[in-house]
Amino acid sequence: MNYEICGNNLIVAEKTRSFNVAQTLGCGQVFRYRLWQGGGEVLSLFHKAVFEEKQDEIKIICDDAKYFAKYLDFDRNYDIIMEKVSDKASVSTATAFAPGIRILAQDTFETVVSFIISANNRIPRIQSIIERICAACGEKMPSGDFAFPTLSALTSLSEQDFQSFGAGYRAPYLKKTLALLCNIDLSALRSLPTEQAADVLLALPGVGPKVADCILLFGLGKTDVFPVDTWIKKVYRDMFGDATTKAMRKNLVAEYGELSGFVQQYLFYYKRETNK
DNA sequence: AACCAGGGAAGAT
DNA sequence: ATCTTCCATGGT
Repeated sequence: MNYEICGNNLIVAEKTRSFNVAQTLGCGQVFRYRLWQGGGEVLSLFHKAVFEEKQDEIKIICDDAKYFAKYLDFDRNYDIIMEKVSDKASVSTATAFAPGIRILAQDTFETVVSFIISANNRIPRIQSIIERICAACGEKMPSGDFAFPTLSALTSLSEQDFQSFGAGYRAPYLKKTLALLCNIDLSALRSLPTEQAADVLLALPGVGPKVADCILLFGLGKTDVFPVDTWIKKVYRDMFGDATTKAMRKNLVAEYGELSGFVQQYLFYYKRETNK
């Protein structure tokens, strides 16, 4: 898509159907964002971007323009992806409904912690738990927001701390996983095949198949995964009839291959928004 | 295999 | 208005 990096603090993006701020931030992949009429803002690790939607362009005011161009996946052609996956009516309906979704290149560590919290949970509650964690031990950014805490800052928290932030029975999972992460190089997972990276993630307490798929997709850029949650189950039943969660995941990845992650986001957002 | 854990929203009665 | 279900993982 057409965009221009103007110095370190500004990206000017052409208004086009394949990038929409509300759809990209609201499709369930990211928790630290806010939306408002004509724009929004997103925090990623220790970076921040503010989106302003103008007549025929979107201004992205941020602390690292190159980082956010990559974060927003601006160099990938989503029009081609939508064309390739829209063979079925259910998918073309979903891409037509929200063609402006892009998959954000999020920080791996942040997605591990965030998606453990997301397990069996609702989005507003996930957001408030993460917010309290950031306020407790995240560094204060120049913008006044709290950065996502570092691993060493988070290991200083106790299980009771996570409890008091509302993590519930996920508190011990967080505590144990953070201890394990001190001896794991998450960035090394990028160069591993998807299945091998998944095995490392599945060894972490609180990480099951669904959470692992989310980390692989949103935090490691692996697009050949299809996170199956309650919404995707509904869609799957409409499309193919009932099956076990495991079978759904396998069949969907077999169908969409490297484009699975994109299809998942289009279908998830469509089903959720139209069921409100 | 079936059920519970913490919590709050959404659905059912 | 109150009762039940749901959510994804791990432990019993």
